[in-house]
Amino acid sequence: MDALTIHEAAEVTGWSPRMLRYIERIGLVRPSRSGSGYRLYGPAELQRLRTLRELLATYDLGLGDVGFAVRLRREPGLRAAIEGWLEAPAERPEHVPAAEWLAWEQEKHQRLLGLAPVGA
Amino acid sequence: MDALTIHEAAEVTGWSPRMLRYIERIGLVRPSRSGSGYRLYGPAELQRLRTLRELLATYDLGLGDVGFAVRLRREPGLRAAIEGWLEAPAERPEHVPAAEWLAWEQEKHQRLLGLAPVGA
DNA sequence: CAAACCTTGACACAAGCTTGATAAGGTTGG
DNA sequence: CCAACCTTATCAAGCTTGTGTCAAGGTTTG
Repeated sequence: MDALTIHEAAEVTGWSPRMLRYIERIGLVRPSRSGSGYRLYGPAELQRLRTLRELLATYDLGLGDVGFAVRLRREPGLRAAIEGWLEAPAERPEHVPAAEWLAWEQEKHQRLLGLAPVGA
Repeated sequence: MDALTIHEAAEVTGWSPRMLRYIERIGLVRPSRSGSGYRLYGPAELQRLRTLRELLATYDLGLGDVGFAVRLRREPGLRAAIEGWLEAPAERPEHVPAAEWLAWEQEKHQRLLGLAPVGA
């Protein structure tokens, strides 16, 4: 039997039981549950909890940052929208009037966001 | 001349001047500057500012979230570390003792984090 | 069955983020 | 040269995050 209860997992990983529940609530490490609802931390969860501490300390992140990374992985639409926004905006070719270029950019971003076009 | 001052850009994008400075400080939209230091918002910046509002509203994000996405793009080490952490931890094969598997996982994560191995 | 766990929920507080307001001073254009 | 901008810096209110503690109640086990 290699599943630990929350206090045992806390002891082993350095997080407090309170924080283990918090970390679960923001979707970072989800232990399985016993029949009666007790959290059960297996080796995989314990490892993720340990490396999580290193990750936060090494890059000075908050739990919310890692939670956002999880969201990025789980929501493809979100990922696409962010990537679209992050793209360096295309340079406007000299011969294209500003108004037209703007409309094109706008439409592109709305496609990426999965939204209806302006006039629809 | 299609570059706007901060108050004009605020009017056009719906952000307050205060927020435009804040958005610049967290690295999301960086206007160029005039000789004397005035911020100059061109069409590209204005477009990014408008789509930023949509992005935040559509996916219920904060500026910090998008800022973190920018960090992810700019810091390859960070990206690798996060991706490494997000990988579903490998199932431990039945015939590998737990202690050994744990050490291997640990080493893997340390590689990903660019850290020295435990005993070094 | 009682001690020692576990659960969820709530209250609390420090630290940080978000946002506005305001001050002291430089730039610009009529 | 003065009004109307711009700059940076600071104070402050309100919200979010991270964390502890405690209460009321279910589970497990000697």
